[in-house]
Formats: sequence, C-alpha cells, structure tokens
Amino acid sequence: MMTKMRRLPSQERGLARVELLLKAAEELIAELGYDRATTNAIAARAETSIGSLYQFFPNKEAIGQALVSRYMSQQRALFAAVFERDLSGLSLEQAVNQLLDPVVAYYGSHLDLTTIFATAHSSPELVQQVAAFNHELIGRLSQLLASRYSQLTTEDCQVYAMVVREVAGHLLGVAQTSEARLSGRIMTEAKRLIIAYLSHCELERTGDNRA
Amino acid sequence: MMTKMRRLPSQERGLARVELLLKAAEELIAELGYDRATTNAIAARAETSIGSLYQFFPNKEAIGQALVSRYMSQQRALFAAVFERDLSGLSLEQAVNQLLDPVVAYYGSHLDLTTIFATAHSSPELVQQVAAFNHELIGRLSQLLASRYSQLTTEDCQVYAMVVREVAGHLLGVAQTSEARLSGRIMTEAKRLIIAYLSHCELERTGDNRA
DNA sequence: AGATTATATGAGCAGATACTCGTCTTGTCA
DNA sequence: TGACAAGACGAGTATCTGCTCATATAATCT
Repeated sequence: MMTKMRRLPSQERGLARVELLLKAAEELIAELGYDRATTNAIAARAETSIGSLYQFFPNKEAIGQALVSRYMSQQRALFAAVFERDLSGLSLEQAVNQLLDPVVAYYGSHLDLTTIFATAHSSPELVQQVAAFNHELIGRLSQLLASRYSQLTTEDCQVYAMVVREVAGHLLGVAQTSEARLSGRIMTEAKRLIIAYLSHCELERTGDNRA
Repeated sequence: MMTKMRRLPSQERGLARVELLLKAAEELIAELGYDRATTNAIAARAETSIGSLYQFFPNKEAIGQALVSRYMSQQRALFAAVFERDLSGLSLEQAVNQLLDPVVAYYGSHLDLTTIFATAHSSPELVQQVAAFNHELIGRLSQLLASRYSQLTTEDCQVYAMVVREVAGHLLGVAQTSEARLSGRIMTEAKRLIIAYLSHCELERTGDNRA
C-alpha cells in the first residue's frame, strides 16, 4: 500500500484537522461524488486551507484511500463479531438477522462507500481496493454457506454468496438514499429476499431435483 | 424537454457523424465514466474534430441526453411487447422468463446506462430522467403484480416491484462486467432470486400468517 | 456555373481544479 | 527564553476541459 499520509500529525491539533478533513470529504463525496468533490471545497468545509490539507495528504486520492481504509476496518470489525459466533444452531431467518442487523445499524450513521467508490473511475487503485474487500467478504459468506449446507458444491456457495452480497449491498444503498419511511421497509425486504433466495437454494438440492 | 441538437443533420454525412459520435461516447462513458469521458476524447475516438461535435450537440450533457433517450425508447419497446401479452395464465417461472429474457438479450449487446447515469452527479437532469424512467417501469411491474396477486395491497405491490427492479437491474449490471462464464450464471441466479422472492411474497399472504 | 447551405476543422479562450511554495503562527523542549 | 519543529495559510501555477469561432471544403439548388 502506498504511503497514506505526507506527514503523520504528531500534535493534537493536527490530528483534529485530519479528522475534520476526512469528515468533510465524506460529506462532500456523498453529496457530489468523488470527482466533483474538489480538494478546495473539502478544505473549505473543514474550515481550513488547502495548504493544510496538502500538509497531511499527498494528493486527492490519498483522501479517498484514507476513507476507504477506515470504512473497511470498521466493516471488518462488524463482521468479525458475527463470523466468530456460531450460527449453525439458528434458523435461516435468525442467521440472516445476525448477519444483517449490524450492517443495517452501521449504515444508519455511515455512508455506503462501497457503492460510491465502486464506480470511481478516477482512481483504479480505489476501485481495486473496494473490489478486493468485496471478494474477501464473499469468501467468508461462502464458507458460512458451505458449513450450513453441506450438500452444496463450493462453486454454488460462492455464487450464492456473491448474489447475496451484491443484492444486500445494493438494497441497503438504495435504502440509504430513500425517505426514512421507505428506508426501513426496504431493509426488511432485503432480509426477506435473502431468506427466500437461500431457502430456495437449499430446497433445490435436498428436495426434488426435477424443476 | 430541452432542444437535443443544435442542428439536425440533414445530409447523410451528418447523420453518420452523429451516429459515430454517439457510439464513441457510449464506449468512452462505459470505460471512464461520464465525467472522465471528455468531449475532445469523444470526438477523437469518432475520428472527427471537436468543432464537428459541437455542430450537432450544444453541450456535453446533450450527448448524455441523446444516449439516455435512445436507451429509454429501446427499453420501452422491449417492455411494451411483454406488457401487452397476457401473463395471467403462466406460472411464476414462465412469467419471470417472459419479462427478463428480452432484457437479458438486450444487455448482451448494449450497456446498462441506468447504472451509469444513476450516479452522474455532473448533470442532475440526466439523473432525474433515469429516475423517472425507473419509476415508470416500477409502476408497470406493480400493476402486473397487482393483477396477478389480488390479495396484495397496492403499497406492497409497489414495494415488491421496486425491489425486483432494483435487484434485477443491479445483478444484470454485475453480470455485464463479469467474465462470460460467470455472466450467464448470474443472470440465471437473478431469475431464481426473483422467483423465490415473489413466491415468498405470495405465500405470506395466502398461507399461514404467523411467521 | 454561381450561390447558398451544410459540414469540417483545430487553434485558442475562459473557467475550473489539483497542487506548490514562501511566509507566518503556534507548540515543544532545552 | 530562545530555537527549532509542526502546523496554518492562501495567492499563484500548470494543466485540463468544455466550448467558440474564423475559416475552409463539400453538397445541393437554381
């Protein structure tokens, strides 16, 4: 990984500035997209100067990198707690809740950077980093499915995991940009959708193999 | 709607240029995103000059407009054929196939402009246009669901329709950017996902109302 | 053919944007 | 307290990008 910062803040002042800058960047990128969120605007919203911004970040991409890094470690922490738990005794519905509830809660107060940076053609680095994280998550999910449904092949598990992750991520993103009333409903539907899909996958291999 | 073209091409030469420009624009936007696809680059790929580009299109947004317009009318034609047909006698699986197969075929040779322009922060006009088209489609789908499952409320139909549209669109987009082998599989899964979801919706209201 | 219209061209302009640098202020530590 | 480092600042620069315009060529019409 490239050097993330030009100069690590050593004083409290510097650290606070970096936090303000990241917060401002997150807001602006959410509002305008990565390209339109100019470094000058980010500095302005953080109530500081471009000079200060470039004292800590070597270039614009480093800001995106920092945001994505933070996002990924937060998400990893979120999932680590769930993946450690033993879900084998739970019903499918309970297991899905265990997996999605933390993410839903997280998305209540944080942005879906995956969606934002998955299409940030401006910096292939970021796109690839987000893609790698996605792949990592799908791998974990795939293992979970494999341990739960031993009759499924590895490849099927991977495909199912990918579908579930894509669909869940997308619907949560949609929920985030919807009005509050719809938002909750969409998340509920996301869960129902995944439960229905996985039940279907499960049945297909255990029950009749005709249709 | 705003004037789409600065000067309508009246000679065969002009019409061919416009087509080349639109093709180049579609390619570049797919590769780089709307923002990074510069008008100079579009003209260059179409093997013409910026002057010629601006002879037909008043500004960059007009190129996006033209692409989206064309995309929407093609999609509308695609769905019109399906919506006219009577799907009430078909099984859920057959009905879903009738709806999705044309879209899958279309996406085999065309880009998913919906995904691309849904996040084009550069021109709110385009975003809104795509959103309106999405809404139109969801309305149609909702009616279809309502006529098929009379026990569902209007609001439920709308929510289900929205979920189905979002999920189908997203997965088809993912399929488009995957390798050929995965691509087909994802589309199959998209269908299975929707079938599983709608079966689930259907059962929930007819069968037991406990879980 | 002559006139008029349609199309082609690309140097260059105005504005925006990522980023630098010299200067100033604040903190730290002997 | 003095000296050095960390941080703050913002005018300025190089570059890019959407777009214009003066000029040249090709098609069409009378």
